[in-house]
Amino acid sequence: MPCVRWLDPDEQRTWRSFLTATRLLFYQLDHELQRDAGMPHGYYEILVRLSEATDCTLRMSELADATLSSRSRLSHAVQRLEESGLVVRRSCPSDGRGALATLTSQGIAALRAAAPGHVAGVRAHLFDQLGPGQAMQLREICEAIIAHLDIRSAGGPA
Amino acid sequence: MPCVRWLDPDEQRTWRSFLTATRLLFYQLDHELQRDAGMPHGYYEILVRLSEATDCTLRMSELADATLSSRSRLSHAVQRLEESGLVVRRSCPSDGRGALATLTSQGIAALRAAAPGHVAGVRAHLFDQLGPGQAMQLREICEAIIAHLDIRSAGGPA
DNA sequence: GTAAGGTAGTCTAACGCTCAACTAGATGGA
DNA sequence: TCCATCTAGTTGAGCGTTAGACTACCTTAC
Repeated sequence: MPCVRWLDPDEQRTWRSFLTATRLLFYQLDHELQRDAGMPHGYYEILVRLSEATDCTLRMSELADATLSSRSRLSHAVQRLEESGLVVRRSCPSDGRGALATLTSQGIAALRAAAPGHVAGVRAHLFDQLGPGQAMQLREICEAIIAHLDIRSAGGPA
Repeated sequence: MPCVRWLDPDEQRTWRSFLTATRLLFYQLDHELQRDAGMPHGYYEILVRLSEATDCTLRMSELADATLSSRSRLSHAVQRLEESGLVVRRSCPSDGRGALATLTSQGIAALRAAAPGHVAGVRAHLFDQLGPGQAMQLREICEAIIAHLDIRSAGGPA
């Protein structure tokens, strides 16, 4: 039965809670987004990042970095979004290799429609469940993890 | 540029840190596991849960609940694991509908080979990065999230 | 007993992601 | 100039997941 040495009991309980909590939370938010906006969270994030850029436009590689996606993943995702009419691609004038992705007005509308519900979900399932101080604790914990992993993977997943 | 109303700045920073940290962490651990043990983290978890059960055996539905998987996902995953010789399935004697999954000795060996490296990764990328008290803070935060979401989805994803 | 409804698990198709190969344009040195 | 090399982005194959239909079995009520 105990086939394997594992974390100590305290760590193990924490680690499993972490796995469970993140899985339930992302599963829930992803479902809400899929149900209400017909898109997965990853695609939603692409729209968000574009919406924050000047002229709602970013280089593909900047967008990939911002969303922590591989270039390949982003390329596939943007292709889908383009097919749905939410984004357009054009080649970059200053660098012939590059491509620029821009949110269309339809994309902006889709984001405007999706965002309030999603934000409400994040509040309801995360922030509303945290006591005073816990949000800040969570942020510090996450920033510690990021500080460690960001260096090793120097700019995120290839 | 500001196409959308979002969380307040504090919440937003926390939320994005959370997204980034979890993504980097899971990405890293998944890669290590894929590289060192040739299996994704989800499959590893199935082996872990089986290894903890009496006779290394669980009903498919219990295993699905334990790993927070849909039945469909578990069915596919166990099929793969069975093809790799790490798990066997047989029908449940007490319930003709049911199926029992059992870890093979090869599965135990695979788990024994994979576990130390994975545990080391969890420590290195998570626990070693946390200051005193932060692990407990993280656990409490996660348990609060779980308490909220577990009720709504009554037993996890369908 | 039998029909209705519930439960366990599988199967197929579609989707998103990963990896590796590939194209095309930029860059730097001889 | 020319070639090697690097960078940006795309593509295709394969894998894991999802959703939903489907089969088989159990359970309950009549």
